[in-house]
Amino acid sequence: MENMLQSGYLSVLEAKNRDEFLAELVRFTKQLEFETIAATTVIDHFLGEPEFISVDNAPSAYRETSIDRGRGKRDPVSQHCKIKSVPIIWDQSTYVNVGSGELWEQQARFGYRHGISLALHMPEGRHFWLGVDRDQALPKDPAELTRMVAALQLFAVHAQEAAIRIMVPAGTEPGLPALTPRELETLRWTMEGKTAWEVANVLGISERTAVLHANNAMHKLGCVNKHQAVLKALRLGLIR
Amino acid sequence: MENMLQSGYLSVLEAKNRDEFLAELVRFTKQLEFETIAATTVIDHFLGEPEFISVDNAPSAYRETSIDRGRGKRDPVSQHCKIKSVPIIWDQSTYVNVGSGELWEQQARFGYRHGISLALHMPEGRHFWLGVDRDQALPKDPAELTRMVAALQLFAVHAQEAAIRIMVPAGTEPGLPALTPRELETLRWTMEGKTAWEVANVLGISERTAVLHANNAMHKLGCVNKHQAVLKALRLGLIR
DNA sequence: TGTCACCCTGTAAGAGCTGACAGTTACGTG
DNA sequence: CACGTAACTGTCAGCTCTTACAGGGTGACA
Repeated sequence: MENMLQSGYLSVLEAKNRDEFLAELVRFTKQLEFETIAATTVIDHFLGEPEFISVDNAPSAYRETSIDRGRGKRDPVSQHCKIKSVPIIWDQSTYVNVGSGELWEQQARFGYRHGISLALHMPEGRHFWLGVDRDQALPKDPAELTRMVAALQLFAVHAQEAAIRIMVPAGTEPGLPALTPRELETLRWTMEGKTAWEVANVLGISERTAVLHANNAMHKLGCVNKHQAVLKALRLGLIR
Repeated sequence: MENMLQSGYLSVLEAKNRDEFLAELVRFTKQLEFETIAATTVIDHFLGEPEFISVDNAPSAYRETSIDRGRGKRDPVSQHCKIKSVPIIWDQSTYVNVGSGELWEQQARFGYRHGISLALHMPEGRHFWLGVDRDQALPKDPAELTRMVAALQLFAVHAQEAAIRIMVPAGTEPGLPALTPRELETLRWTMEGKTAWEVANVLGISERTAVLHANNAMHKLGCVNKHQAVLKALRLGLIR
């Protein structure tokens, strides 16, 4: 019953590597009558710079323009996607209204004149960011435009599942230490502000043992105290 | 430019209270030719029971049936929504295939025979869960069905924004406390694993004062120790 | 001028944490 | 069976944190 959607939505889930994924993105883009697409997975490491993993069919000359990180702060579309979950439909006026007309001029040279962008916000500070762009104006008819945006939104949730699987896994943290279930449990309760004595009660063990687990976790993670260990475990996705 | 979608998607954003929100949900449901809708915001308190905030137009007799929490573990649609971001299109076969046919029988008596459900997973362990249901079978034509699902998905991201604003604020986040620059600085260094004595050295103040700032931050954030305060400040975006 | 917010400092007691020493029990693998 | 790993328990010393006491200095604002 679940496999009755139009192809494209489901086939992107099957993509096995970056190339297949890109091919699916491009196929969908063309089907929706857009020219370019960009899918970016953003992993926030809390400490240090967030990590951007991008897949797109943008002309390489354009990619160099947009690589400029300072741009993000002045780009109204980026700003929208950072904090909102609803899609944004943009054109020249979107940029001009916030006094960033020159940014639009820059990208318009590459045919980026009209587009739809949206972001999916995931647990652990990850975002998935999807945008399609084209030279030609978007449909004037609200019903038609809505169908277009809805199609993109639905595609996004499917593409996101694939992106997480294909783009994120291996690359993120090479040798993440293996914590035992008990150590993780101890960290989780410590995160809630419990003392070793309280953790011991909750887990039904002696205080000494709770301390032991906390210490082991601490050392495995290379931290100077158990609270820093909690932060690092969170950052590594070992607990949540 | 952003206000060109069909009505319904944007008007739900304007809902000012629970009743207006429900009215918008119902209006959309009828428009999509469904009978009932349920929108649930789930707030995971990590340890302890998650909090369910629900808005729906279900018959009250059905609501009592579905209140049974043990049900969730056996309901394949709930299970899907817990871990997946893509929508699920369900009917009798979805339940029968996992040996939960009797659950379907229960709800079918109320006209819950066919439906589409999906979940949006948000930061901080919150979910937004939206499902529409009806007696009549869904369209056989993949294109038509896809448009239906896409419309629901697009509506969900809009409804979610409204739900977060209307349903959540009162109880959960009581207007984030204002920390002074010194308090924030102290938390930032504490996050790095520094002791109060070390923080004092870095900031060029006495250890006593560093302790003071940590304590003030702690109390403002309603935490039992400074390390929990660091976590909460991170979660609230006060530090990073 | 008084009030408020923020920043700064001290002492002291008791709870909590870390490190190091020294063990037991249970389980799966080679 | 020996071995490694995980979970478990105990005590002791020394450091760190939390709380409670009691204060002084600055600048903004009414």
